[in-house]
Amino acid sequence: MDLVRPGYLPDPALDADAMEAMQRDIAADAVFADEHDLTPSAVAIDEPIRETAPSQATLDGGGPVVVGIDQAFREEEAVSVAVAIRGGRVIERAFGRAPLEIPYIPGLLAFREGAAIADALDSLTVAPDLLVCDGSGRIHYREAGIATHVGVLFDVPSLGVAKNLLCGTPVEPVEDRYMAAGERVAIEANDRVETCPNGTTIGHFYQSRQYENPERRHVNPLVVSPGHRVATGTATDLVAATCAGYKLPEPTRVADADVGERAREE
DNA sequence: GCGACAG
DNA sequence: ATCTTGTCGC
Repeated sequence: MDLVRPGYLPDPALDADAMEAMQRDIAADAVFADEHDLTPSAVAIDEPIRETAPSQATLDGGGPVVVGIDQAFREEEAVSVAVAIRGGRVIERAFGRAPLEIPYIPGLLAFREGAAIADALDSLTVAPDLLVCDGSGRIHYREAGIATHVGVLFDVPSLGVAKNLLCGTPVEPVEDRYMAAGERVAIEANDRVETCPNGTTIGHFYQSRQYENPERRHVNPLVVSPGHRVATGTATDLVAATCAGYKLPEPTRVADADVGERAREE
C-alpha cells in the first residue's frame, strides 16, 4: 500500500524534540471521528482463527479487510507482521523489518518500531479497511500513539489495542472492581495529555474476556483507543466484534503468533 | 529529588 | 518487548 504522508515516516535518527514536534503535527492531522464504511457486524469474527497461513477462500466475497499488526525483536532488528483478514480468514500476510536504533522510550514507541511496520505495510497488496495496532492511538501524551502515527502515515482507519494504560484516567476506578465480559469504562485525558483538555474521552478499558469467579482469578481489560478516522466508541465496538473468545482480538492474536515464530528463525 | 512509564 | 518450567485454577 502507499504512503500518503512520507514526511511522517518514523526516523529514529531525529532528536526527541523533533519526534515530539512531528507527533503534534500528526495529532493535528488525525481524525478522531468515524470516516469509513465499517460496521461491527461486517468485521465480526466469531471463530478463533486456526489457519494463519494465507489462503484464498472460495467465497470470501468482498467484505472489509482488517489488518492485524505486531512486532517482535531480535538482537539488532525489529520484525513486523501485517496479517490481512476478511470474512474471518487470513487472506494475506506481509513481513517487514528495520534495525533497532533507539531504546524504548514511553511516548516515542513509534520511532522505535514504526519503520518495521511501514516496511511490512509497504509490501501488503490488499487495501486494508482497518489497521489494528499493538499499542495506543489517541491515548498518548500528544494524542499520537503508534496506531495514530501509522494510520495517518497511510491515511487508513486505525485503532490501538494495548495491554497497559499509558496515560489518562478511567471515569471510574477499574482496579479491584469486577468487570464482566463485554463491559467498558471510558478513559479521559488528564494532565499528562498535553494536547487536549482534561476530561476529553480518549479511549476505553474493554473487558474482552473474564473468568466466572472474580474472587480467585481475573483478566485485565484491554486498553482500546482510536488511531485515525475512527471514533472512540466505534473503536471499542470494532475490537469487540473481532474478539472470538480470547482476550486479544483475532487480528492481533494471529499477528502476535506469526511474528513470534518469524523472529525466532533465521 | 520523586513519580510515571504503550512495547 | 525479552529471558523461561512448572503450576494453580476452572
